[in-house]
Amino acid sequence: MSGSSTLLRNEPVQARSNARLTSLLDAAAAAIDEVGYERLTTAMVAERAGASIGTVYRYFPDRIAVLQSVASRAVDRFTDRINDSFAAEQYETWWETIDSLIDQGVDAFANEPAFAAIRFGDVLDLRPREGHVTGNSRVASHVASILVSRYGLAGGAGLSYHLEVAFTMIDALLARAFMFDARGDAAFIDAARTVARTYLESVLGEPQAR
Amino acid sequence: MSGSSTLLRNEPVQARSNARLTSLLDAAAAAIDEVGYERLTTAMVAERAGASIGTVYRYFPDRIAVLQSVASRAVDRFTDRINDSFAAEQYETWWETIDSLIDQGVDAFANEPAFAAIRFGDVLDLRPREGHVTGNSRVASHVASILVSRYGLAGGAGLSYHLEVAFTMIDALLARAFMFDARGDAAFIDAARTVARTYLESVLGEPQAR
DNA sequence: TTCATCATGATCGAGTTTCGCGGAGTGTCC
DNA sequence: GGACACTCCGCGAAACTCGATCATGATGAA
Repeated sequence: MSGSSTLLRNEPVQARSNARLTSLLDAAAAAIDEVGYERLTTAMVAERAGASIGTVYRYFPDRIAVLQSVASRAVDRFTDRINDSFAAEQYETWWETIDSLIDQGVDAFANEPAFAAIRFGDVLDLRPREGHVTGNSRVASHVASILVSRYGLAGGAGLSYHLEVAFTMIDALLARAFMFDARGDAAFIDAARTVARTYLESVLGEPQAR
Repeated sequence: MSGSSTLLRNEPVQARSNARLTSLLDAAAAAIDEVGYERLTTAMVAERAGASIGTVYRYFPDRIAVLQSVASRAVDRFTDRINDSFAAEQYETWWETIDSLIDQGVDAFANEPAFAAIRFGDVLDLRPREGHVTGNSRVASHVASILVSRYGLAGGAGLSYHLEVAFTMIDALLARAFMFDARGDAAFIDAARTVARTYLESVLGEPQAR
């Protein structure tokens, strides 16, 4: 888990504490899927996790932090899955990499609890927004470093920016695809794919096998 | 005002009632700009509007409905502004039309109270989502009918769909542009423009003067 | 035309319920 | 024993209700 800044009140020390934390986050995610994150209450989280309310507040400073933590965990899981998929597959071009990323995104929208609702947390209106960092940008810079090391693309702020533009579009389009259809509207998913490819080719050039 | 389904509890009948409604919505929008829509309370809305809490609940069934109504009014205002701009200007091609739309969007993000926070309401996670209609799709079908009548484009579901794809991307990119910068990050605004043009040209063909 | 009447829309705000939040105290593990 | 994990219970604030009250404009008799 990365974003441990002020989201969590106490760092878990003992082993069972980690289990508690994940069970709280799982409970929160399940509840969000049912009632929406607007109507999520701390009591729901406690009840579903088989804990008392005080326990929730032991881990999270407030209700918003629960939401942020669910989002932050989604980012971590996503980057982990990216790493796993790179360990398993040998993608020839950067496009195949991005394409598989979209597959992962579709899978997350379809199967990961609460992902369709809060995604990487960029839909939450937090003020002040700390550090000018979005969930999308966290994923973008992670992917940027991979593309640089594997396909010899020119890195730097430009690449991260282009990837954030692409991910912002993909994210919005996939969210729309899953808005009314739990399996995902194929037309919007395809649109995300073609739009992302067209945009990235225009700024990165044709995909080349390395 | 269009979306009067179940957002409002009672249709305003007397003249002063309409004034009340707009003053409540104005108050809500101003409060949202200050504290964010998550922290908006019904008491804030009442106080700012110079009304009592009971009056708020006379017009809105609950706190969420206030948010939805602000979003719904934003859609109405946007389509009204589109109509006004068509009455005033003679755009040669459909692209000039879309381009001016993006200008209107930028202006709304920059100047319309609460717009940057809730936009057309698609960021709100409401369940159940009624009627499979998004704020973006409402705008899209409105613009579709205009494009058909003025530039002889083939209409139907296809055009509305393509426009919704485009508006979804534009909306997401503009939201990102205004996330940390009240005046709008120029790079993301430009990205919205080029991406929208590229996508729409690929599905509608080159812009032609009519 | 005038004006008292009155049904109903509009408003108020005290009261109720629910929820966010947290501290005091108890159990559990090393 | 000391640090940590957890429960119990209550305070304060926010969401929401409801009956009393005020305002409006249509009606009709003089």
